[in-house]
Amino acid sequence: MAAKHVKEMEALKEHLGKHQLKLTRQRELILNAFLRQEHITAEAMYHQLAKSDPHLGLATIYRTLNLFCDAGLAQARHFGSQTQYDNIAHKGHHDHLICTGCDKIVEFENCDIERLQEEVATQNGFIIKTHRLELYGLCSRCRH
Amino acid sequence: MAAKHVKEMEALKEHLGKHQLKLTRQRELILNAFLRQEHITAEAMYHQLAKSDPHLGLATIYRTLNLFCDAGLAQARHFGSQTQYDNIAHKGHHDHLICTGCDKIVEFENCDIERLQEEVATQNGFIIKTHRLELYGLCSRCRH
DNA sequence: ATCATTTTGAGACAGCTTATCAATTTCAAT
DNA sequence: ATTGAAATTGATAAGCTGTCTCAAAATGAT
Ligand SMILES: [Mn+2]
Ligand SMILES: [Mn+2]
Ligand SMILES: [Zn+2]
Ligand SMILES: [Zn+2]
Repeated sequence: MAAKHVKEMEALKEHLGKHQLKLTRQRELILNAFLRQEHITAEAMYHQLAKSDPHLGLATIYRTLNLFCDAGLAQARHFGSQTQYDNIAHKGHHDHLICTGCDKIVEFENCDIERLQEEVATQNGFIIKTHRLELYGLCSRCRH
Repeated sequence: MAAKHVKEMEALKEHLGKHQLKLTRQRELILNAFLRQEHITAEAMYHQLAKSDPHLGLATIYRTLNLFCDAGLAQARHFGSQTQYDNIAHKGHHDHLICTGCDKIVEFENCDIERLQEEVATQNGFIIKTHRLELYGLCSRCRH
């Protein structure tokens, strides 16, 4: 089988090189598992990986997912009580619609909103670095 | 001096009446302190009120601020690690610009953004109940 | 004034995440 | 290939924020 996630692996290696960090078996393993998801919590990944690697520690998962955030591959989001690590490696920025009935998460992107956000910021003398937009409601199925 | 926050006090009393809850010295005290703020954490209010009421418990502050949320006077927001209780008693809905340099928070409201949010939701079959929009960046002073 | 019901305060507890640290692994320099 | 300084790991302790517990106190309808 062909190598997976080559581009993201390269991005990670570049970040590691720039910061005197090392490439470990665990980091490779977690990267491959992470890139298969859209959003995932550290706990969920811990249980998922425990099947093949029972001794992979939860702290390592947290550390590594936070590393991915630093490397620009992931982004931490706080939808509920647990942090969701969002795979932005090949998707770039986006926002979310969240169903409070079934926890379904839909990703979206809207240039008009983003433009208006810039406008609001400028009017107030701010320069935006990041933003968070989450729409909570009911999806079509949960509305009966 | 004249009575303060009469209207909000009435709103609280109405909520209490509807839910078989009682009006206590603590609830009055916390309401008056809360309405003087724009946003505040439970801890901050705890320390602030400790000066005049050293035996007011932190749990009571949390309980009471959550009660205010139920009564529609406050709204819980999660800007950082601690929950900020937002005074919406006479302001209604709004979103926030947050300076990552000095933690300044500017409130704003933008109908165009709200309308586009509805549009996005409709396109995806959702009906929005609430939303959260936070713009993080640097204010004019922090930008040098 | 009585008294069932609600509230309070103090601290225990819980959920999630990070810190600690000895043992192990990586990797650049021999 | 071997060495060894530096980084990483895994297990678990600790931290932080917020809620729960429960006996004592306060409230308010009667
Ligand atoms: Mn996403
Ligand atoms: Mn506000
Ligand atoms: Zn749903
Ligand atoms: Zn600032």
